Order: sequence, then structure tokens, then C-alpha cells
Amino acid sequence: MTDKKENILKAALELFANEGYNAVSTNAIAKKAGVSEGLIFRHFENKKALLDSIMQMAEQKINIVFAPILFETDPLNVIHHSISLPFQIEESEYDFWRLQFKLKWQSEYYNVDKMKPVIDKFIWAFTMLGYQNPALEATFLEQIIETISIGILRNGKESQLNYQQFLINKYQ
Amino acid sequence: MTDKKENILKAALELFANEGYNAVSTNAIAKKAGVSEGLIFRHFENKKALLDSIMQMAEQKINIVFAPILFETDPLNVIHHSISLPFQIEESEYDFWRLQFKLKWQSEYYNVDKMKPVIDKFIWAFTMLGYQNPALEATFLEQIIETISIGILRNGKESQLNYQQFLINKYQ
DNA sequence: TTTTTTATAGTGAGTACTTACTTTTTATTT
DNA sequence: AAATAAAAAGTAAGTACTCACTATAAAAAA
Repeated sequence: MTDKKENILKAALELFANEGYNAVSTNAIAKKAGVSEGLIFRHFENKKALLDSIMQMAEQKINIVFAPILFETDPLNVIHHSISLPFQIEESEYDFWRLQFKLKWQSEYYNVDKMKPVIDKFIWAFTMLGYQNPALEATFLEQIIETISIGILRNGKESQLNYQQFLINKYQ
Repeated sequence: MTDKKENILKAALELFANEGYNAVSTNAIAKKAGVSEGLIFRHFENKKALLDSIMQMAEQKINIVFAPILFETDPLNVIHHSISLPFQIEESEYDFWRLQFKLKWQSEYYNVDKMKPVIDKFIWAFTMLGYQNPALEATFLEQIIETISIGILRNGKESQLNYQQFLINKYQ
């Protein structure tokens, strides 16, 4: 991948994440990336394909982030690790995640199955720990993690630290 | 308010909620509302003011929906009633709420204080019930309610019914 | 009551400008 | 010189918004 292509992807990510896909023009992306507008269309078929390319990278990142949980063998660790996960996101990747949550509200990008392996792991963990309703506990935990992530993206990690401890105590 | 003005508001709400503000043209709104494009700008200063008008109506609805909770005198009822609240949303109002959640990701519309009175009521309830950390429990509950609401808007009420019972059992 | 005035509601073609995308021209590498 | 990469210029279809004008209806004056 050429430098300029990477610049385009980076610029597009930042703009899409903060302003929204429709609000950002290809001209604005080109300017931010320091390239001509035409170059965008040499590297990507159209504006939509540029977004798709970003989202594909996102899916890889999601897999990497959740991989340690899938390999975790201690059920309680699965839960505690999951709660702590959002706090390990680097600030440089916030745009990435902001875009994910934004696009969750654009139906064509909402993909339920993306989290399936993680939820299955949660169900396994809650079963092992003898919880009454592992399936519901699992989706509950998933949503809690999402909520913390949103809180961090909006108000920073510090704002959610108490919350992290509070939740870890809940799951003992 | 004239019929046509109401048509414009209705059409704009539906389109904004499903496609997103920037993705919808005033031309599309006019066509859906069955009016001339010019009429939109007679009734509203600009496209943004049309959205503002919709959001103002939304704020009123939010107040009405949460009012019963603020007047509730039994702390456990506050919690149970809150969990059940999302299930009382009528299907005809889904667009309304979808737009709310969508715009939460557009910073200028995100208003923390909107829910302040409700959270204060939650804190009061958890304090009365002798919980160790009422403030954190309150934001936790708020986020749970938001999560259920999102689930309902995405997958319908039925999909969240088990969840409702599960949560009410959690708070006994 | 009839006529006149004034305000409001509504239209649809036109405005300047922006959009995503294409074609042509220029620079750089092999 | 040939091939590739990038920039610049261009295009046609939209975009939000305006404007001159008409239709309706309420208020005021006769």
C-alpha cells in the first residue's frame, strides 16, 4: 500500500468518524490527506468502497481485540477481562471505534454475527459459574461492555474507572 | 398548525430517522409530504431548523414518558417501572426514538442534562433500598434502560421480553 | 351585507453552489 | 521511451434555498 493511499484511508476514517459519512465530501478527504481528489478514485472504486475498505480493517481489529478472551480458560477471567477490555483501547484508535458505533445506526452496516463467538464464550463462562440464565447474562454483559466503550469514547477513560471496579465487584 | 406543515414534520421525521439527516434532501421531504419544496422554507428557516423543531417535540415526549417515574413514591417501583418503560413505547413512535439515538452520535445534539432528573430519582431509590453505591447503580440502570430501548427498536419488543423479566428479578 | 384590505399558505421554476466521479495533462519512475 | 502515479481541470447531476407569483381566508371598512 502506497503512502498516499494510507493517507486517504486515515483522513477518511477521521472525517467519517467525527462528521459522519454523508457529511464528508471526497474533496474534504483529499485536502486532509494532501492528495488530489482524483487519486481517491484511482485507489477506490467510489466513496462507498472507501468506507467499505475502512470497515473491513475494522472487522480485523475487532477480531484481534477479542481474541484473548476467546482463548481464556478461566470463566471468571473471561468476564473480568471483558469488562477491562474497553480500557485498553488506545486513544489513537478512538476514531476507529467511534465510526463503528455511528454505523451501528445505519442498518446496512449492522452485523449481529460479528460478536457471535464472544457471546458464545460468555455463555460458556456463565454456565461454568453456575448462573441461572447464562444466555441472558451473556447478552447483558455484552451490552454492558458496549455501554462502557461508549462512555469512554464520549468522556474518556477516567470517567468510567469507578464503573469498571463497580462491575468487577458485581461479578465475583 | 396546518395539515401541510404537519405533513412536512412527519415526512422529515420518518426520513431523518431511517436515512439520517445529511442523507435526506429537502426535495425528498417535500415529495414524501406531498407539498412543494418552497413550503418547507416558509414554515422553517432552513433544513437545520426543521430538525430542531422535531427535536424540540422529542424533548417534550421524553418528559412525558418519564414523568410517572418522577412521581413514583416506592423505590422498588421506580426501578421496576423504569425497566418496563421501553416496552410501553408505541410502534408508531419508533421513528421518533430511532432519531434520538442516531443523533446521540452527532455531538451537537447530545445533551447529558436531559436525563438528570431521572438519574437523581434513581439515586434516591437505590439509597432508600440500601445499595452500597447508589450513584453508580443509577447510571448503570440508566444504561440498561437505554440498552433495552435500542434492542426493541432494532429487533422488536418480543426480542426483549425475557430480558425484562431477567432484570426485574435482578432488582428484588 | 358587501367590498376592500391585509395576512397567511402554497407553488414551482430558478439560483448559486456542491457533489461524486471522469478525463486530460503533467511528473516520476523503470 | 514506456509505464505508472499523481495532479488539475472538467462534467453533469444534485443540493439547499430564493423568488415572483397565486389562492385562500380572515379582518376592517363601506
